Amino acid sequence: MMWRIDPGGDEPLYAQLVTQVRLAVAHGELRPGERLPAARELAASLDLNMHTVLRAYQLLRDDGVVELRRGRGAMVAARQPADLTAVERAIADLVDAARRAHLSTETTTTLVKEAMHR
Amino acid sequence: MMWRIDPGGDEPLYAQLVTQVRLAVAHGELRPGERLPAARELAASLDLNMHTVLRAYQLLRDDGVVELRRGRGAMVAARQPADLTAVERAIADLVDAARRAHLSTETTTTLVKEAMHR
DNA sequence: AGCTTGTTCTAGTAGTCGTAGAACAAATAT
DNA sequence: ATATTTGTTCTACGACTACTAGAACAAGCT
Repeated sequence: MMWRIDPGGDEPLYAQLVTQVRLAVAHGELRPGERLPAARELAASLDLNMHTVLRAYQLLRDDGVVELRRGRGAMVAARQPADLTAVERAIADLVDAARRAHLSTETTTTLVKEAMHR
Repeated sequence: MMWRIDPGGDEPLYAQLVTQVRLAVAHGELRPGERLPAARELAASLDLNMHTVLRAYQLLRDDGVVELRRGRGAMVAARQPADLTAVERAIADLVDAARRAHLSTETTTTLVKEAMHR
């Protein structure tokens, strides 16, 4: 749970938190059913407002990454992709090809997003 | 030059334009040296403000996609990735793997961005 | 009963987004 | 040379978002 939030970054604080939790879940650092820190608690430790943390949690809930219940807290959703080895290999290949083509990160992710949306 | 901008979208107008130009260049619809519409002209045809178009153009310039000179206009930068076939195949494989793993578009692009930044 | 935790509400400040108009400078066209 | 085109820079305004803050509330746990 060693997340870092950069208040001076170009990305909104809640979006940074969404990204970090998303990656932690995808990489298996947080497992299905595992409990996340309470919003007030995490807000205190990251020096954020509770509402900012809850906004991130609610976006992650809308995305099916976590489940939220009052009194109980936030936990990683039960249904998570099990096997990501094929995805990880595909990403490694893509990064390699993009590097060789001198493609920027922005253009690469734009192309991926376009391809996913079809 | 049939770009569409959605004023009601969640993404800022200038960002939508950046994406469309970026894709057009990456897909070879706009070739190096080719001239883009003048900011005032494109603004009129897309029903945007000139400043909004120029903001997109300037971001693309900062990214090395286009070159801007007053009096002359905007043109696609000389140096562009030549061969994207390997990238496109890698993206197709990635999309396939992500679909099979029931991975969301957001998580997939987050993972790609993370991998590119290393 | 008491505590924890997400939910919802109002509210205020700061910044971004988009529009608008104007003046200006470099490149081009006549 | 002169006029036109085009990006650059400046100020300005209304609308919206981001973030913080405090409070009251409801569901779950101890």
